[in-house]
Amino acid sequence: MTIEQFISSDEYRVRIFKALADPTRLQIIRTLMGSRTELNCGEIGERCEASKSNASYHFRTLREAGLILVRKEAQTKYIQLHHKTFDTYLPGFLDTL
Amino acid sequence: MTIEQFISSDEYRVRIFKALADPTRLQIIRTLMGSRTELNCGEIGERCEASKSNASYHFRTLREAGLILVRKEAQTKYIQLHHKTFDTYLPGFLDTL
DNA sequence: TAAATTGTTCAATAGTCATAGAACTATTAT
DNA sequence: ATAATAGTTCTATGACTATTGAACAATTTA
Repeated sequence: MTIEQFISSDEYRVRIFKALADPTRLQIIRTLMGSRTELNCGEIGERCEASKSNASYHFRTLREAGLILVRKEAQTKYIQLHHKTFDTYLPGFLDTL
Repeated sequence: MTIEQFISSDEYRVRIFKALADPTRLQIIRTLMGSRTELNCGEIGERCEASKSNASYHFRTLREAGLILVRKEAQTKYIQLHHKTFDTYLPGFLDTL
């Protein structure tokens, strides 16, 4: 059961595009693409020069758009791109970044 | 000389994504894709159920993001998709729409 | 248990966006 | 010239967005 099933396809597309329409969030995505090792919220926020609460806000936006996946381990949350969403709605986009 | 040369690549991406992050504008793009004949502003606005001024606002947003091209003939403005921009920044996206 | 670490939520704020209607511009038709 | 047609711009308004710092919650470490 994913969020896509509850809203129209275009509503979901709008949510995805809003999520991508921000320079910090583009930087987060680029950071996730460029790292070999798994990164946690703090590390990503640091590399993107975002405050703690601001980074958290951006992660929520990306997660609610289905663009990232989060894995919790103790206090730490590890984040990765949700490639399925990119493949479905924006095939080829990540390669342009 | 295009607008892209004056702003960073990410700034331009943000502009594109903001332009796409609206249901009316997605509908405009879909309308432009689906029509065999060239359409003018009024026809598109009608099909997308947007008021005259609202449609004009959306056309400006799309044009400033480089997503449409406008050809003026007398009082009438004919609009088409600017495929080059889609190909460069969102390859494959139009096919998902 | 107390302190440190990691991240979320809340409240306030400033800025941006979508919309409508009225006034305006440019062009064509009568 | 006047009226009609096709779009744009202006003004106002309500809704949403990004940001910050403080308070909070969950987990691990000393």
